[in-house]
Amino acid sequence: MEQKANLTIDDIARELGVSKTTVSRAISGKGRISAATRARVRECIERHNYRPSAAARGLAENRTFNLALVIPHSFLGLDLPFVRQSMSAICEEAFEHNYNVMVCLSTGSESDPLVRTLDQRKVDGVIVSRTIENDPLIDLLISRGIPFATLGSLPQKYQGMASVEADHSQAQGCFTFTAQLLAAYPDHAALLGNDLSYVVNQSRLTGFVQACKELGRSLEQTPIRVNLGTQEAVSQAVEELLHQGIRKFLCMDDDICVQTLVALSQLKDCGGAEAEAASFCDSSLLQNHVPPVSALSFDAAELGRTACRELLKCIRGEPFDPAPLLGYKICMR
Amino acid sequence: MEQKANLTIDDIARELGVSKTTVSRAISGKGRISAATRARVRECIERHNYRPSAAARGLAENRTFNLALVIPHSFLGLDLPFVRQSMSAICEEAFEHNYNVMVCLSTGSESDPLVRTLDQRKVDGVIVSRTIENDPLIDLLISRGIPFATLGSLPQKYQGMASVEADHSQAQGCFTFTAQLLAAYPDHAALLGNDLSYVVNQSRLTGFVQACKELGRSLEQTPIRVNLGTQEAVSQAVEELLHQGIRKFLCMDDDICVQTLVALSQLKDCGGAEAEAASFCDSSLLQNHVPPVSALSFDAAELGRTACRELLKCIRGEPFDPAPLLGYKICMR
DNA sequence: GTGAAAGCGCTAACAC
DNA sequence: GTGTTAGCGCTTTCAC
Repeated sequence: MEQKANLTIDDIARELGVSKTTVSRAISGKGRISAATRARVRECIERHNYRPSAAARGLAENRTFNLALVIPHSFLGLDLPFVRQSMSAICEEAFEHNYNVMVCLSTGSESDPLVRTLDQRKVDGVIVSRTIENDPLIDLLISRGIPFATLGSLPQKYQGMASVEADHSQAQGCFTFTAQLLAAYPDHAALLGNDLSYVVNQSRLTGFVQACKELGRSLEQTPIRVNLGTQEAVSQAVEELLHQGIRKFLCMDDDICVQTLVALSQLKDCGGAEAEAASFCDSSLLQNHVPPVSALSFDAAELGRTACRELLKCIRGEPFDPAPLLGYKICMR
Repeated sequence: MEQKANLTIDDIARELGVSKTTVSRAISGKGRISAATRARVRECIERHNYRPSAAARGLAENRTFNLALVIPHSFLGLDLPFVRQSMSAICEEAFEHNYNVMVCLSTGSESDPLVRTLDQRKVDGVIVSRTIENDPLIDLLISRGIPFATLGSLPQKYQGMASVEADHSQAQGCFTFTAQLLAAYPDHAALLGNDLSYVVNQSRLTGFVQACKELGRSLEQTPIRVNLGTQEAVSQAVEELLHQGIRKFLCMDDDICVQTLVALSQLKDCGGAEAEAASFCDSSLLQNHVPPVSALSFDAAELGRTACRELLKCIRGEPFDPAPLLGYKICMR
């Protein structure tokens, strides 16, 4: 297992009595080389466990074999299963293509980690882990012309400007799910949501509203409360809605749903006991809840993996799908 | 804002009519250079928003300005606030020192992401996010002589072999916390835990056992159940212990504690209703629980930040603390 | 099929 | 105080 600290391509070439060009060709498979020498070189490489320096290769090829994954700083305050699932899949997919993933916690400030990472040319592409209405990051990426993928669709005005926009059929899923739920609960339903500047929440709202229309529901019958940023806000909304007779709470995401469940348990006496919640975004926190919580399930890992895969194809100059669309699953519980 | 795609140090040098050495010196601050030219160069750099290529600099200096953060693949199945809090702080700290963080999900398999990342010389150092009894990764890092830091102490046999071993006063904290709890609940207490191959769990156990001794408690009076890997295992243990009259459950970590709470709520009739749980590791899931859950609180962010900071000092060759020890907080609820 | 040489963008002796 | 030169470890023309 003893090996010289840092073997170089020259060491291999010298040992074999060939030029480093030959070694390079044996490794990359590019250029003409006889099968025999290739085998000889490969054997030697394996024997010494030689691996080319990524920095040197990158410098010569003008690439880095790195991707940046942008995570909003605020995401890490919460537990978002979405983030770790997608991150995990992205790392795996990248690894399979000999890429590494650098995490950039975007602060939105002047000296954003991503900006410096881009300035220093440390990555070949960027994956943005969520999309919002007005995002300076997207402007930045576009203006620099660097390949990037988003998890979730971009806002209208940016549509088509990312290399890859991977998404689930959010609106469609929410539409179908809502329709099923409302059919079962003709009255007393409400929608609770958080920040509408998130594109995904807009899609969810769209799906919900369409389902209401489809069922001939006026929006007065089905209150919509959004921008519920805190437990307090959710609790207050839930309390008011309980008093209005609402007993079915559709929640835009798992976070809101958990908060709704907390509120309901605290408001048992005001009707919370017989109320139910459902979520437009499933999570492990919801799966074993008592009483059960129906939910729309999206595969965050698959989304991340797909976005990463297509982005890498794009970077390599291969044909790729610029807007892969993934499905959903309705989990009635 | 228009700028040539990829400005190089030569472009700057040419524009100023100086050599690129001079530009390099103005940037790095190393070597002799007049204040006047330095200013001139800096101004030009800012004007063009020129930033040196990290790959080129790295190749010349034999460094990468990257750190690897190793996260066990299994960690991402769960929600471990510890992981995202420490990761987040590590990214921030690294960023402040002009470093980027690459996430490596260690699989423990032959072709571990970290192995390849090391082989390709893509990082200057490694941070390992947890320590276990027998970890091939640690052997690997030691044998390669690459600087690395661990979050949590290493097992005895490795002690002192990492560049930096950052930890909280786990044993001490658990000792004090346990002593306080046992003093309040003279009987009917038990310890629930998971995998003892995690060094942190060993420390917790040590603290617990010492507290029992200190209070003249025999271990028969205070049952210890470990290796509780699943909700089922926890539920079963809780049920048995409830039947033995146990009403106070000390949990080694937040995960076990949440599972214990679930079990207690399912076993209301067997005594679960009047039982209580406490955790050797606080988390947001526990903070607002009804009934309240006392917990030991450790600052994961601080731990990550400290490990990263000291590791970077080590890499730069500056004096550093190889074994920073952080405190704890007892949250009686 | 193979090798020599130039070059990727930077740093660091060493001269002047 | 500044410039010249020779690398860092690779890839890639272009000869042979």
